[in-house]
Amino acid sequence: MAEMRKKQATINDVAERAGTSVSTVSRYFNKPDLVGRDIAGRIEEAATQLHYIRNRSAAATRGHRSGTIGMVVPTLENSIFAELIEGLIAQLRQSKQTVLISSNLNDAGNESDAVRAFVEQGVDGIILIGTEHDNAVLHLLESRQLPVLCVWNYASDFAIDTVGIDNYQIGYQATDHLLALGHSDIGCIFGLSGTNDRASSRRKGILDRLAEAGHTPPKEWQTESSYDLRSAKTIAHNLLVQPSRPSAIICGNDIIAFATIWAAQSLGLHVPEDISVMGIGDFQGAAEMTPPLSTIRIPAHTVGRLSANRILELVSASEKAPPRHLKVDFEMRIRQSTAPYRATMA
Amino acid sequence: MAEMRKKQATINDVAERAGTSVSTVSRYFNKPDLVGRDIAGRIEEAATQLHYIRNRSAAATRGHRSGTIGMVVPTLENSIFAELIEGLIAQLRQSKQTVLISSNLNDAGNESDAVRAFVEQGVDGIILIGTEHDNAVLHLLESRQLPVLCVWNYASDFAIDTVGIDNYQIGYQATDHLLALGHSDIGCIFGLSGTNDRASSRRKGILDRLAEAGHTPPKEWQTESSYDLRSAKTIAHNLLVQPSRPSAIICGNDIIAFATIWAAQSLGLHVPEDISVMGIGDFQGAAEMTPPLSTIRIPAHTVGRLSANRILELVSASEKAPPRHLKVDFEMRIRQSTAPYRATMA
DNA sequence: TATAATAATGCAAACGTTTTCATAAAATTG
DNA sequence: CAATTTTATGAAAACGTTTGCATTATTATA
Repeated sequence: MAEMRKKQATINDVAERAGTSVSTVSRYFNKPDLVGRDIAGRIEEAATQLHYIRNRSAAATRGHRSGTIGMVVPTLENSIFAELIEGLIAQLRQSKQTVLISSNLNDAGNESDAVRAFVEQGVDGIILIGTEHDNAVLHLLESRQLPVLCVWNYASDFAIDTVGIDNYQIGYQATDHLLALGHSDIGCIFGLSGTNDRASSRRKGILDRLAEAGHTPPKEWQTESSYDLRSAKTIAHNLLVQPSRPSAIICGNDIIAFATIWAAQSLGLHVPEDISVMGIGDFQGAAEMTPPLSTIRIPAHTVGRLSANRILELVSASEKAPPRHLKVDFEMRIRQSTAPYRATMA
Repeated sequence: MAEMRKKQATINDVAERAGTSVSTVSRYFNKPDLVGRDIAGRIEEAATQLHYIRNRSAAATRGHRSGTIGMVVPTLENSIFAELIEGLIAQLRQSKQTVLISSNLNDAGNESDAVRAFVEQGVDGIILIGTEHDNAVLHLLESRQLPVLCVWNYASDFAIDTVGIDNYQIGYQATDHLLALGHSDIGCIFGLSGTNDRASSRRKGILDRLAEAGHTPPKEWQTESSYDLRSAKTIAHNLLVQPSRPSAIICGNDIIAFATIWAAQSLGLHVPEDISVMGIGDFQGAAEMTPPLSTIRIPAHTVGRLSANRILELVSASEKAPPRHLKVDFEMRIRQSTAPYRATMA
């Protein structure tokens, strides 16, 4: 199939049929206002008649933009990032940019290869999730002077541009909510903090707020889980069957919160009557489940849109400017998985 | 930033430093076994010293493959396709192929633009979801003789290669399960069949099996819903509050099944004691929720892997062959959201 | 050992664009 | 109306590769 591909119309053919030169045709597509109205019309017509489609690869050869932005995510499976990506795609499409996506497949070691592949493809810019990245990646990007953007985490002191949310504040405020409800026996299921910076910021926010209120949860109430439902449910289960259990649990994200609620239910516990559960993220289903989950809404779609705008700025900037950091706001979504503390709980 | 980008090492630089010609260097990267061991070593060394990275765009100019596969999905948000994509990426990565992803953003009209953008980028092949596509899309692909693969649906009589599951059979067997449990008052919440072929195949499978058993659900028990939790929950709610309600509900996919279970629970109904719910898909959370969902597992990751292999075959095929269709098997996952019919139910 | 086949390498053309520079035409200014 | 500026166009070089062909060195065959 590949070999016998029919010869397609090139810019030359268009120029010939329109009775003009290739330069003018090229200009027509890139900076239409530079070409006269009559010729423009003829080019337009010739192009449609010949079903001409530009060859962006050829353009990229000449040092010109390729019109692509590469994005690497840790995983697509949890749909944590799907909303973000949709926002990004939607916005970039308006600027005629194509998005290349790659997934680490949950192994950070893959990131380097993915980025390298993108560079080979000649992407104009790269978007990464979070602020923890391999040195190889950072070095490659630096040496190529390729525009990079780290999204999802707001990190005011980071050397690379960021747009995202303040995970510390999120952890802090989520805890705040439980405290305000009168809970003091609060258990935690954090995200795996070794590998991922948003998890550790949230953890810190949670622990700090707890400490301010004079609480230090016992070790056995401080647990960690990866972001997959199965293992999270196991970990929640183990936390819940301990001799003395907390009256509220705060979870590193909604996946863990879902798992916790289900673990509680499968033990015959009622949420929120017997135990309160607080999530973070407001993922799909949080509002609909039984009971509807109290959580913090991270506006992933907005993060995606803003990221698109920012990377575009970076790509067309002529000078390397000091990094800027965009903080996007979050909102509490208090629903029915949390309730005031009652003495009968534990 | 873009403008001041330092000049990067090219194949010329590598050749010079390795004391050989560009042709040999090029060959070394494309068909390593064609170049002698000594020179290969020198090239290898020169390349790493210079931090050389191939420029695939330049390669593509010369009619050579670009090393990219484009994929357009209806939406990323439901995570229905995330698993599929991960499988695809994982497999294609092994063949050094990069995946370009675009989303229709739930508007089929966007597909044409997305595909066109991919063609401009010079993708080697294109993967589409399902078998219903705009004429403009099909025509464009045909005229370019670009390898195309339609995944997710197995469709033995389709003009384009497919790899996917038999949605009719899935609907049929899901219904079978409910029938075997003794249910006869079966309600349905199909996916929106107007826009999407898998929904209508499933619907047909369900209705056919029901008819074989001599059942025709009344009109008010046959409903349709889009695949988002919110509206699905509303529709399920409306179905459940009718004066006489079914003893079992079969859902067009797991999203709808989740919504149905939650709608039932919020009405104080117990699943499966008061009503059985059957899903299709085995999405994230199906096994963990309360109660664990009886559903049919669609091995999306496998579909992704197989699709990767198939599109690669198509890309490197020298002749256009008649389409082949790959059926991938599914498995029943009977859990606890379905139970035998008891007279006390309705 | 002569000959044929094979393996390894280099030269140079080609790929489809963009872009610099020069030129011609048109519009503006004095 | 001459001089100048602006606008529209074209010619040709350049981008970093791959690849067909030719050439040379090596190995296998008779």
